[in-house]
Amino acid sequence: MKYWLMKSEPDDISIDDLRDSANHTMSWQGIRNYQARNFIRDEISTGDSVLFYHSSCKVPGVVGIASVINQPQLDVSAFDPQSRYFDPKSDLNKPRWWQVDIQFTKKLNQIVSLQQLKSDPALQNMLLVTKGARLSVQPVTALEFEHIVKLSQTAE
DNA sequence: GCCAACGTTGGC
DNA sequence: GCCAACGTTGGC
Repeated sequence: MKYWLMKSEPDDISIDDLRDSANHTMSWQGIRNYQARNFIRDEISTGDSVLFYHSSCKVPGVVGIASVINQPQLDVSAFDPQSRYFDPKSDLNKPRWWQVDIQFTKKLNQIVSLQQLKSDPALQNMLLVTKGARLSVQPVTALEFEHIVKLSQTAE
């Protein structure tokens, strides 16, 4: 099993939106970055665990946990002219964008803020805290994953 | 293949 | 809203 961090703008899709959606499940569509796409297409698989991260908001940070519940499949939103994720250059015969479904597992008791992540010696190798890392889907190690969960259980 | 111009991300 | 840091596009 692998571990991932996925970013989402809470104004767009928050951890509560995931929890409240049908079957607590959403198709993670709209990944339009090749590096992130490669992770989705080539490395993510059923049963992987996901740290759900809120970005572009008042307090950015990890807010919950989700799990991957299927194998990668075509991101159909790329073929839908009505979709905000429509990509006129995507080709059904040579699909460019991929998605997985993720299911809500739980919310963390408290957010583990970006500030906390940055200042924690155990997390200095996280892609998230390295300068200029804008990947919306990124791998985390099992140790980092567990450490962040532990942080969320520790009172400030 | 280079690289300037443009677009996006995302913290602050 | 600003802007630094990336990513993408497209002319050459």
